[in-house]
Amino acid sequence: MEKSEEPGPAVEKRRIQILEATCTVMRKQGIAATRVGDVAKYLGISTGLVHYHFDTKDELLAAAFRHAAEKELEALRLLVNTDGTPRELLDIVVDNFFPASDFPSWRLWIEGWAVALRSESFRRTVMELDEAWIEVLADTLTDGVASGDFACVNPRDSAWRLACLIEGLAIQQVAHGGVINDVETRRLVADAVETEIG
Amino acid sequence: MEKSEEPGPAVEKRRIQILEATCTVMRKQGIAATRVGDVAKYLGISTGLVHYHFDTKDELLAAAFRHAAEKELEALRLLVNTDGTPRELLDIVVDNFFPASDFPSWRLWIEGWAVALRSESFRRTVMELDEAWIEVLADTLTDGVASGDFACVNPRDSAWRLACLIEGLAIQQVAHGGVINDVETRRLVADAVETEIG
DNA sequence: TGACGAACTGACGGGTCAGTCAGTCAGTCG
DNA sequence: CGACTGACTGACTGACCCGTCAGTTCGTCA
Repeated sequence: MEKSEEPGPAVEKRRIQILEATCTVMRKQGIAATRVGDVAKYLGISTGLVHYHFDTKDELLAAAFRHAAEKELEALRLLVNTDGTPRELLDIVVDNFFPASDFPSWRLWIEGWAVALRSESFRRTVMELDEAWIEVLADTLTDGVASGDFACVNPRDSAWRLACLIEGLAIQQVAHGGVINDVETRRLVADAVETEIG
Repeated sequence: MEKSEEPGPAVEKRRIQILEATCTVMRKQGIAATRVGDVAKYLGISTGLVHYHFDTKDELLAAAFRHAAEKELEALRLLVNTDGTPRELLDIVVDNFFPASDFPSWRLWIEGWAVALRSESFRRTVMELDEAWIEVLADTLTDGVASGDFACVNPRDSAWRLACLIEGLAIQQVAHGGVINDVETRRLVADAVETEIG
């Protein structure tokens, strides 16, 4: 066995299997209520095995959250990486940002922000991934401005405003349980988009 | 003792004392990490006494959160309930909505939204109080439109958009720990305000 | 074939914490 | 004064759950 530090593919496979199981459990029960035992039971393995791959529960949860977030981001990038007018691409990004869509897993994110208040590793993950999201939106706007389709004064500012607006609306809709309905949310966002791109 | 069900003033005083202690502990440690024992120790009383006034921990936390939120809302209403041009009042509302300000206790709210995903009593509180906030903002805008100072197409929509924008920015700033700084946040909000009333 | 180590099990220790309960104490009413 | 009650104590219990560890299985390599 000449190679040493690199884990074999089997180990990596198991790691990812545990991460995805953790995501599933987190989505169902919430981050705070996720037990190591739940993850083990879900996979039909022992808790010892989970700890064989992840030293602590905190490490497991943080890694699982990051795993989920990175997969979502990758999926969004793939979606945007197609031909289409700037307007079409913008609609894709905004649509996938949306509470109604399963894609960004808003419930998980809302909990993630809360955990990030106390956990350094969650804070880093949430920060990096959230910024990456906004970056995608900003790039889309910038491209549209370059091609003359959009007339943002400052595409970066517009991206931040739109992203934050959507985040706020997501909270109103997801956490509050539909005080404001889907149609209304879409109208509010659509109006804001029109205003931003002029 | 002719009156029966009404609790005496002493009891009510103790209840409120426990609620405020709980708020203090929640602010310091976070909602999830708040123990009944911590609240008791903070006041120098027994855990039994806390349970004498509140059946379960969940009930205690929910009541404390509501207590804090209602106090904040009352304070905002008091602030707005002064003379001033619509523009001055709007600035007051927006300022007090702000991450930088201690006033809305953003950290507590961010955790509150997360807890609301799983707890019915938190959900109700968060929903009612959040809507009340937005109502204040909406009223301010409506007054400004009536007096001709503002030119919102739809003051209610504007209020929702501004409130959600600020909430989203608050998350970026508070949970992420200052990726986006205070000055930039204020500029983004200020621009949005101008657009909405302008 | 036998040694070795990586992957894995499952029982268990140890710590935490919500909620209980028997009992104390001070004040009040008859 | 003596019975009664409501506020309060603090020790306790029962449940939960993380992380450990001794031991098992199995594939691989000498």
